[in-house]
Amino acid sequence: MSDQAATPPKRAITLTDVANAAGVSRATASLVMRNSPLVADETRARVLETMQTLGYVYNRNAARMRTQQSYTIGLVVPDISNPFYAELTVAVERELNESGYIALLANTSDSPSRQARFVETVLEHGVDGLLITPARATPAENLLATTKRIAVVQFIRSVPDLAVDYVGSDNVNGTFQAVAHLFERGHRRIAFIGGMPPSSALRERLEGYALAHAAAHTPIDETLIVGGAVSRSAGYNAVTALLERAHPPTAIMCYNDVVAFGAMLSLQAAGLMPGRDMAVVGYDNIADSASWHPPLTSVSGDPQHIGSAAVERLMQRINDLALPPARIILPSELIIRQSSERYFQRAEQ
Amino acid sequence: MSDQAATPPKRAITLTDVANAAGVSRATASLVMRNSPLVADETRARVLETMQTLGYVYNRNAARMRTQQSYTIGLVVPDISNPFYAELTVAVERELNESGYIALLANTSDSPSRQARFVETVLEHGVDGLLITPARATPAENLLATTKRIAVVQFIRSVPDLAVDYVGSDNVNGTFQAVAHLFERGHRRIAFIGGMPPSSALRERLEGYALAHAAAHTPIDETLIVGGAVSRSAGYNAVTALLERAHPPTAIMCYNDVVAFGAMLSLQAAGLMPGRDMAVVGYDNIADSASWHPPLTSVSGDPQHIGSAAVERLMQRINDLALPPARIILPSELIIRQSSERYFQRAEQ
DNA sequence: CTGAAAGCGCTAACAA
DNA sequence: TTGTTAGCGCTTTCAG
Repeated sequence: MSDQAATPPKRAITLTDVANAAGVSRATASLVMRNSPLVADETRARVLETMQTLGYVYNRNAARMRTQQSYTIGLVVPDISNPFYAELTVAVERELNESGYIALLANTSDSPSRQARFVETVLEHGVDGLLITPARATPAENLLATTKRIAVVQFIRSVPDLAVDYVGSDNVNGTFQAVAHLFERGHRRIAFIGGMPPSSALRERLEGYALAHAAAHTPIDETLIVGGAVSRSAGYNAVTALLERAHPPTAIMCYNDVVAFGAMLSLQAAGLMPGRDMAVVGYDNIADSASWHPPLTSVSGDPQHIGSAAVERLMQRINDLALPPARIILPSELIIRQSSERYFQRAEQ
Repeated sequence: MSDQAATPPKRAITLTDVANAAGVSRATASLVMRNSPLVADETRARVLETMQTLGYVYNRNAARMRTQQSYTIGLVVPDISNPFYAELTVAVERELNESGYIALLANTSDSPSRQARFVETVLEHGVDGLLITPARATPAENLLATTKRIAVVQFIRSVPDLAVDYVGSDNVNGTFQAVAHLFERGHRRIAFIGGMPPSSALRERLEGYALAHAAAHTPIDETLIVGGAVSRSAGYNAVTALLERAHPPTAIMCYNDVVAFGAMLSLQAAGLMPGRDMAVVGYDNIADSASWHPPLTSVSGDPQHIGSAAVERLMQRINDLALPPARIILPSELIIRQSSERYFQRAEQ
């Protein structure tokens, strides 16, 4: 007895050990483990206590060999150091835990080959599902085989011609609202910066930008669409370049909040005050946008909402692989803050 | 034949299927799978080809039941939406992949109970190791049982009285250098903000702050140590409060870069220029610090370095659980940038 | 170099 | 309500 307690176990404690020590069969011990109502209370208590004293740890790998359920999912994102994906990851991880799942993480750095390698790996690890923001330029064939093997849900971006669940923000309407708001505030020269290289999200946001111009009967000045990467420093540089022009814009629609932060820092460096001298609007409404200075107007398709909707859909698909693929578009809402609320006074034009 | 190709397999393809189709034994197929040199080239090629055509996926769970090696590790961090941990997570994930491992992720939100639950879960999933930044106020007992079961490496923070590997920045010396630099630039009233509630890292950084004061023969003004949480908005608020004082500091040592960004935004909102009207120094040298405006002076114990050192140590410990526990302190280096390089002119004092 | 047999720890019938 | 039995897919001796 005291030997057992003192000696560190060479071999891991198994359910069989527990069953023997508690004087029940392995099957009973297994039932206790899984909270089955088929076990007598008295027996359950005894078994539970035995597990405690032996320091038993449930072996999910052994279980999954039988059940074919691992309660793990693969989580694939392009860049966790982008705050948007960081918040998304936190939300997804929380939701998964609440459903009893755990995430195997991959950061692809937007590389389709890294992504392919990871997907292969998690498949080998036997995940029950895959939650993925596909790397830009992911060919549909890359994901095709996987999607018929396990549950797959895309979010944020979708691969063209891939009939697989997708959960995302209403990029078209969100950007439309934002740009229409700028028109309403009196702006006519509205730049669009960030988002390159192209993704489905960029294409949709540019579409919203175009629609708002059409609604305002204002032709688009193509020179005001300056692209640039999705990063704070890219936003900074894009605005620096815009300010050097002979005829700069009066408002800037940014691909997302991170780009917008860079834009605002650039304005400040040039002695301009965002929201007073130039309107700035972001997208995603990440946590930082409300506490930035000045607070940033942004389109809310919050990472929290998208994350939990994506997990919810994944759970449905795990339960029924035959479900028809859905495109779940979360409504977007414009959150107006100081960076754009002021009315623009046209002096010249 | 054509049936096999067309029908989606009800049951997954196993090594046995491959062996049968290729006309070899399961053992041989297994050896091929693991790149054993014991297999004839001709045979290997045939088996590999069979795997291809059958669409075989290696089942690591089955393998691990025999080998007791899962090639997974648990990665526990307090807050991925903090850019420091985001960068750390990216680095760790990359390094792990290079060693053939994959990470099970947990974001604890600094809750010891969430952390305990997660550690329990990954143990059940059979991870080979645990890489953890312990939640603040984690009791040593919480981790004790785990550390004698599997490889555990703490990083960034260490739990007091827990004799387990630790990898972190040289917080004492790093902060010492930073504050000494401020003294050298002529500052005498140097605030310290952020870092609450206390962690091992905060205690060490405050120690460096105190040592630098001692070296400069300057008594510490306790009212200049204002605490505050570790967030951008906490940094903002702390500085706003400092500026309202009758006798504000001339320089601010921040717990980390995120706090420093908040501090700089607050200065700008008050019409002050960081680096000219007030020196600001951060810690961690995250990627954003170099591209902020103005660029932020920071102490480099970069997340990339810490991440890869921690993974390296974890691999060593997985190979030998009996290794004596080590405290691996990475040298810290002060990176001087615009936010603090200017010499302070004392008018009064 | 290849094949046969045993077993990792668990669950799922089925029988008692 | 509890016990018995037969695998899940792989690796690993040990012979051939």
